[in-house]
Amino acid sequence: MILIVAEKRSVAQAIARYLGGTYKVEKIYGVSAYRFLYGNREAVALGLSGHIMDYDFTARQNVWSWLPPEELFKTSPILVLREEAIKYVRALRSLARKAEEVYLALDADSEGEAISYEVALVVRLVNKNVKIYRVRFNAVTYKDIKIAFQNPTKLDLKQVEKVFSRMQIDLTLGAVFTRFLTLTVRDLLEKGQFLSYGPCQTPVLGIVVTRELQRRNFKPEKYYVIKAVVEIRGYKIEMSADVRFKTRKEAEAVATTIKRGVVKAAIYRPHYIQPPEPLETVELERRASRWLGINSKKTLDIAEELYRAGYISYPRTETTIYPPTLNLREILQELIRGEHSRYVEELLLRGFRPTRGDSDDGAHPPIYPTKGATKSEIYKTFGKIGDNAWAIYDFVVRHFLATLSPPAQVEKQKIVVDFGKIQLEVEGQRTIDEGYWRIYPWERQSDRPLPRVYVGDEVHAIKVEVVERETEPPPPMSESELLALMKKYGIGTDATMQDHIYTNIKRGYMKLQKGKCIPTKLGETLAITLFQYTPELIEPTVRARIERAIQGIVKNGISPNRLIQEIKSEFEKYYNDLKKHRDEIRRALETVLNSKARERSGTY
DNA sequence: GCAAGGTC
Repeated sequence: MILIVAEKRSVAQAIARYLGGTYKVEKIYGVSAYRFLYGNREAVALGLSGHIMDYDFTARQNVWSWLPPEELFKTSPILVLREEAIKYVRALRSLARKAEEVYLALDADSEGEAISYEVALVVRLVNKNVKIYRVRFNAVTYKDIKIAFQNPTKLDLKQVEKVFSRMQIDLTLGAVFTRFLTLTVRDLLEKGQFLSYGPCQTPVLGIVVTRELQRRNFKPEKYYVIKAVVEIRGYKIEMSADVRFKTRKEAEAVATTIKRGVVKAAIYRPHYIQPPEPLETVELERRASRWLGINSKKTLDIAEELYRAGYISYPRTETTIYPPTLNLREILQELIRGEHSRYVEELLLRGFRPTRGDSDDGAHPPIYPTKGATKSEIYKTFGKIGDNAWAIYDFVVRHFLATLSPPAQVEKQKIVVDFGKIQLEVEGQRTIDEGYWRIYPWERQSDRPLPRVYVGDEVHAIKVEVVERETEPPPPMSESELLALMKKYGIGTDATMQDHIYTNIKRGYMKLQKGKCIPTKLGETLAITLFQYTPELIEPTVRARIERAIQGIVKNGISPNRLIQEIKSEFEKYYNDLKKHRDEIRRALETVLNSKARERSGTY
């Protein structure tokens, strides 16, 4: 018998379908397994649910009050089976005993490599002589799967070492600093409450708090601008000078000279606005937060439901290029059943060319609809979450259609008038062809057209005024901007970025209000304290530094143990810095934790 | 009870 192990149920099922044609579903310890004939041999495809192993410290080391946190720098966590994966491990063992060959068909990324290794460990324990192969495919399509199984390879142990190193580093740093912070203010915390640190969650908090402080410390400055209504060829046009004056006096001195002028530039230039690139997870989350008012965690949860019900493709991806094996025409034909049938038919008739981004994660395609559906069908299928399910589904459909649509075409307009001492200008825009805006209204730009004037036209000012303005603080950090910054700094992955925001909310460090991230007093104090004594722990580049370091295991053959040791000793220094200021840290946190305690008991 | 990464 041939055993095939996939990272998720849907992939195991697809493999059975593509390699076997037909298959039978069977439940083993509650886990779906797909039996089929591969050529003339019996085969079973088993789908896991991600990792089956994890790192942990020993039971003794996990008694927080007994072990000084810094002791964790001196040991290494051990690899253990995950309790929540026990049924998968049982199914795996039972099938592996009877297998002659095992194919590790996990995702083609480093996590998939690590999970492959975990599977191999379990398999070897129950079947010493079984042959184990690794197969890699970049898309779950007939062609990719077929080719992958004809070209089995070996495990890439460097990738495995990299992932296991990150797990150990993250757990050690997380545990040491979480326990230190918690134990420092232990008596001030509620039952079950703790103060966490993590190399992703904490820099996220740092970004949000930094913005909040910039806003609070912002000193607005007055400045003065010149606005005017002028007449050209009988048209009345509002114009302004692209100059900020420090005082009203200076501005007025210039304003009084504005009488007669001449058109220096009159530009009417066609401009194309390209439709969006194929959809990846973080863009879905950002756009849903901005345009649909659904936060990133909820968006991913709903996308997951839509995926499981077969309406959209796998929602965790960083890829923005449609794979050549994806039949876009077929998807369009399927979408005729949905709410945009006329638009879809038009696309099919007129022909289309997809947009293309520049990233390919090697494991999953961009997010696209896999089934056409009407609004009422989605509402019926998703019951209570119908509203949001429809919003997200319809967004994915529209985004997909947009990527196949023509660009919008506008005329960019600009008039510049020379008044001798100063130039006034105005910009305008007129839509020539709506293009993809018809299906993607969120990017639609409104018209503010200018009349046609010509270089050399005479101009005279009808009204000139000096307007007082104030410089403005940066806006509160929106969830959408935060996600973009996390991506820029390499904090988290497509699948986890929303988790790191949510962790901060769960810990009481920040809130999400109307798409804006607002730090709480506790979050603010924690961040400020860390910035003060150990900025290295909270600056946004921490994560990228760790990622770069572990990448050295793959790229430069650096020994994982040496690398882990180096990182641990670096962070041990930060730990000692923090420890020196234990009293100050306690005093700072005391004020916010105490006020919370007072609020609870109702005494002030 | 700590993290971040898979996945449900």
